Amino acid sequence: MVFNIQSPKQLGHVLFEKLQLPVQGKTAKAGGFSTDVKVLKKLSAFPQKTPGLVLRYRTLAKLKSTYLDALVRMADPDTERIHTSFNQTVAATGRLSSSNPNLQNIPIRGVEGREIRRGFIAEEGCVLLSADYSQVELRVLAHYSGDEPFTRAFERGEDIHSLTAGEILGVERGGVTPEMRRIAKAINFGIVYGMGPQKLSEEVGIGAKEARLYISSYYEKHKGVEEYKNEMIKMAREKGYVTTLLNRRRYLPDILHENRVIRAEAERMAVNTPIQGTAADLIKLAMIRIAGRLGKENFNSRMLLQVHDELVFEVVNGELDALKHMVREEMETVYPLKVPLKVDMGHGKNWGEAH
DNA sequence: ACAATGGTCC
DNA sequence: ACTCGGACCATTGTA
Repeated sequence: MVFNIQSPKQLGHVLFEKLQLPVQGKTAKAGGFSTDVKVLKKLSAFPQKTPGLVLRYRTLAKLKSTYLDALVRMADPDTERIHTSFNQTVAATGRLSSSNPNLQNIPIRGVEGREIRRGFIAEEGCVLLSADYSQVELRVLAHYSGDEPFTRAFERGEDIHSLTAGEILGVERGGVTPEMRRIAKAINFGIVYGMGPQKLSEEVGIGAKEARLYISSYYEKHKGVEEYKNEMIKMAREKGYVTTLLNRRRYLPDILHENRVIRAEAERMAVNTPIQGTAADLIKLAMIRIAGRLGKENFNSRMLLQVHDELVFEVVNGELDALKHMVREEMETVYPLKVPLKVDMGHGKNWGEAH
């Protein structure tokens, strides 16, 4: 059977009409057969080899076309370096975005993905330093909500996902398995943005009833989180916008829309934007201060990239200790919250090693 | 040139 | 119909 493996339309025909595999879903706009990674993973359980092979092909083709080919093509012939654009007025939450090329979505997962990241190498006589905020969005949530268990955990430097696992699964700390932690992590990230039991059960592979129990248990333990959500939705309804900690606004014209799907979407934005946007405010302010000190203190090292909660520096040999100290200081004390901000750092000859 | 689909990141 | 948010980009297929 000859077909274009890169055409979802042709692939759908092959999988679901020729091979008679069970249809897992339809595409949103045109109503064709869905063939995305989730579908193909399910189909991999059947004897037919095609789904697994297509998955593998997709992974490698993505890396080649979007990263290998494109990045090499975009290298400046003079400097032999890749220069991105950082856009300040694109993302509605106040985040930066990066384009031509986007250096904020360089692969890191998977063996081959990591290889791509290892292709970003420091100049001779330099190393790359990566400094990233640990759990910054959950810390911002703890700040806004005043949630007691989260606040206490961050003050004590505890693992927040393990804490959540212990709470909702009712086990002692120490009895939390990696699987339990994985579920708790999905809940921590999903719930605060309005994820429901349906999605949660899919996400972590548990029953819908179980998911419902976890969610109610979560809110039982974290009343502050529920209050925070209600407050943000109320603010959006009354003022027409929500704000971040440093007073960035996002207007939400659909917050009173008659269509509940559209209205619910606006409500999730009302909950998420102050968190994501505040995290963006914090790292931007830290960048300004770091840039100032790089100049004033005569560093030869340079700030290269921002990836939402991470800053990447090219560090001249001999400056590493001083730069790490300065960067940590500015990032962690940028704008004190009710909970501490924590920065993790790593360095190496390439960006993969720096993580 | 544009819509649809899919995939990469935080 | 049934819920996480925010981006950018490659490819196919149609206009």
